[in-house]
Parts: sequence; C-alpha cells; structure tokens
Amino acid sequence: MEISVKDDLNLNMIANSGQCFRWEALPVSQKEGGKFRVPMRDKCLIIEQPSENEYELDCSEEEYESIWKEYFDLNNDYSSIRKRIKKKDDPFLYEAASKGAGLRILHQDPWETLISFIISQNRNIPAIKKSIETLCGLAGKEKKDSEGRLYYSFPEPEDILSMKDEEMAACKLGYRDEYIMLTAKKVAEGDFDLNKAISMEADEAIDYLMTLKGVGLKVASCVTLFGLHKLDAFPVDVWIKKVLENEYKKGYPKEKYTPYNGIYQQYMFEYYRAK
DNA sequence: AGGCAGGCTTTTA
DNA sequence: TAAAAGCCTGCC
Repeated sequence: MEISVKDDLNLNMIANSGQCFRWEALPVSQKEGGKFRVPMRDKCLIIEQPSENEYELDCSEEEYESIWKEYFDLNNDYSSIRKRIKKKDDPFLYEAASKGAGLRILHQDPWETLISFIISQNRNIPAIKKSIETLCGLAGKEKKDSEGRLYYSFPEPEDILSMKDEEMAACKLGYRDEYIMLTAKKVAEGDFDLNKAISMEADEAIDYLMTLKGVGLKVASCVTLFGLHKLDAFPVDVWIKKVLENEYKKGYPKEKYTPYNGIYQQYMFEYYRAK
C-alpha cells in the first residue's frame, strides 16, 4: 500500500539515528529516500520512498493502521513540534531541529529496546549492531520477508535463557552478558514486568527500569524514550553532556520543553554527533 | 548520604 | 591508543 506523509519522515536519517539497530538497507535503484526492511516483534515491513512525500509499504491497510502507523509515530506532528522552538529564544536548538527535520522517535518494542540499550553501553553504533545481529541469528526465529529474503526475529527472554555459553560469547557482549542474562531471567519469571512500565510516567518508568542490574540512568532513559515512547524522557549520553557543557553553560531549560524533551534531545544528539 | 575513581569486554577510528 | 548512546563496586 501507499501512504503520503507531508514532512518529517526521512528513512535514511532515522536508520542512522542510533535509536534502532536492526533496520536493514535494501538494494535500491536510484530511490532518493532509500529502502529498508524494518523488523518488529513477529512482523517486518519493507518500506521505500519512491518520490517526495510518498512511501510504499508491503503491508495491508489494516496492518498499517494497527502497527506501523504507531511504530513511526505518525499521529504526532513533528513539523509543528519543531516550530515550537523560537530562533531568538534558543538559537542552538533551533538550528539542531532545522537540521533534524525528518527524524522521528520510533515506537519500538520495549523488550527489544531494553536489551539493545543494555548492549549499547560504552560502545559505538557499528559494534552494537554487530552484537545484536549475532544474538538474533543465534537465538531468534528464522523468518522470510515478502521478497523472500531471510532474517531473524529478536529473541524472547526464554530464547536468551536457553543460549549456550559459547553462543553468548559469540555475541561479543563482554561484561554485559551477565546483565542480559539476569534481565532475561527476571522478565521470563515475571519478576520484572515491562507492561507495568508502559502505564507509568516517564520518571517513574526510569526508576523502575533502573532496578535492573546493568541499567543506569542513561540506558533507562533511552528505553523509556524509544521503547515506551514517553517523549519527555531526556537521555544524557556523552554527546548530550558535551552539548550541555558547551552550549548551555547557564543551564538547559528542560521544563520549558515538556512534554517533548526526548524529541529535542534527538535533534541535538544528531546535530552534535555530525559535527 | 551522595560523589568519585577505577575497572570492565570488545570494537572502531 | 583513545574513545565508544555507561554501569557497578568500593571507598571516602
């Protein structure tokens, strides 16, 4: 099916934004917007942008309405969220948001997001992707997309628990493998319930996530933003720390930007990382 | 009590 | 060799 989106849906930008690690770029002939396979839970979507504002999706209307519309956060108007920032008020954020037009905060699966961001700590993005890909290949289910290509689903907690030591080692998780195992165990046994976190306020969800070993403030904030889709969560990583130190010496006006702190954080993250 | 140094696996640039 | 979408432990 086809959809039309006015603005703020740039597939290449989102794919490289560091919020999702399993989008796969598919070969494409001169398509400016790129073509991607986007896996989520037991589904995957192939999406491409044949022309300005037009997108081709390999799913039914029903599936789009029930799953992918929410996944791409298409019920939020990012263009008007960007326009809340006044150049005179906050020139740095204004510039970052202008450059970031096209980004969106995806609404990803909470479990996959939790494990992915535990893996992400103290590593760069290519290394994160490699670990996750190996993990899915060894513990996920074999699947085929609508074009017949093979891919693997993200493993459930039980799948991770049944991995052999040498399989875990092959994922090159380093000291994080213990964190992954303990988290999988807690979730599988019902001692940690991600559904509870979904119904919490952002700050409350972050505190709850931090009860997991290996989940600190930064990882919990990322999971809350990218997996629980609480758009006010504001992850502070090494890049945002630099932004706050260099551009907001007198303090960052977080209260002013509620409830969209997470979106603005993403603009600043991309902007500073690119520089 | 809350803050800080040091250590941790491995890959990437 | 330092840095990478950091966190834990132990010490003060």
